[in-house]
Amino acid sequence: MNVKPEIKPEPTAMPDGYVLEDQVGHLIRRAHQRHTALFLAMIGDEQITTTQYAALVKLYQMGELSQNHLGRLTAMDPATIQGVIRRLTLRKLISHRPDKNDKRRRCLSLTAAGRDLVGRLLSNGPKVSKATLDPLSPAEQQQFIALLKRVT
Amino acid sequence: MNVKPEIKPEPTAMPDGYVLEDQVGHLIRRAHQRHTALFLAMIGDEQITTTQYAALVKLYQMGELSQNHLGRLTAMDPATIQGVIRRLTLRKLISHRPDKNDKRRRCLSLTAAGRDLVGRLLSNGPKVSKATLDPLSPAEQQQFIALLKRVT
DNA sequence: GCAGCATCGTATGCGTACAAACGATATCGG
DNA sequence: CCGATATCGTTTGTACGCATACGATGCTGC
Repeated sequence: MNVKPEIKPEPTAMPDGYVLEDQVGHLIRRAHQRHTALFLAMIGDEQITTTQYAALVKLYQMGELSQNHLGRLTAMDPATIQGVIRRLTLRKLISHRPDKNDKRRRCLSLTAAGRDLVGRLLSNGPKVSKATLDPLSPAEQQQFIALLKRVT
Repeated sequence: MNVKPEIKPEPTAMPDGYVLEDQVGHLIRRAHQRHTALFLAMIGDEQITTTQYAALVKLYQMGELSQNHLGRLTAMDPATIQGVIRRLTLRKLISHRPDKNDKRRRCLSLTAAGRDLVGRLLSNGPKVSKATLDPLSPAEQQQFIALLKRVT
């Protein structure tokens, strides 16, 4: 251990009991960091990220979707889903064709490789959720999920 | 309203009851998005982000900190805190001097403008937390915070 | 001392996340 | 039919978030 003593403090008193670490936003951010790390370690593919996984699973479930529609289903705005789809298309996991009835739309679907990949990863999804919730008892896990849905 | 009917589904049955929207990671991500939007709308400065605010408040509280130490206190890795500090320094909210005892360290502190800004924004922090937790009852808010701390 | 390891801050690259502006297309109202 | 408006996907710019690698500096143990 090489930890040096940190610099002498010169604190300013905070109004009331404002503690940054107790603010809900900070806690949500850290929970998000922890979940992402668990996901990347456990999902079973070196490249797939949380958002990419969400897009793939939705396409697996729904078959064919326009790009922005998929974005709405996975909580990504058009600029964000565009990049996600571009990277998945580069990996040949997603293909697209023009929509017959609407020339603006890109009609997205999984390739055979994409379906195979989702099939392999799908069983790991619940494991990631389980690991994320592991510090809580089963009853607390239910509570936590229910509360999360309400603040979303 | 211009909503076109979406494309015909061609769903694949999911094993068990795997619903993406119920997974804890997806919910945390969406809660994070919502909190960030509330923060940017309510914090009272057009430029300041959640992480920048955290860094400023910590420096306000602690007086002087090395860059990596500040990163640990605000849950940012060295690469991330570096960019945050660079932007705050560009805005003249933070200044730095070399550490007397350790030539590797940058000794960070708020400028007068930085202290002024934190002083003005500090009362808005609790408002953002309040707005984020608004869908919950006071008892549920306590529960939610307590559960969040455990999964972090 | 001094060699090996740890920590400091930096830099690059990739991947979200979102605002803003854009051209193309679609729809609605009159 | 046509103009106003909305949606589709793209592009640009800014800001996290982290892996990785790097040179400089600090520390520890022999």
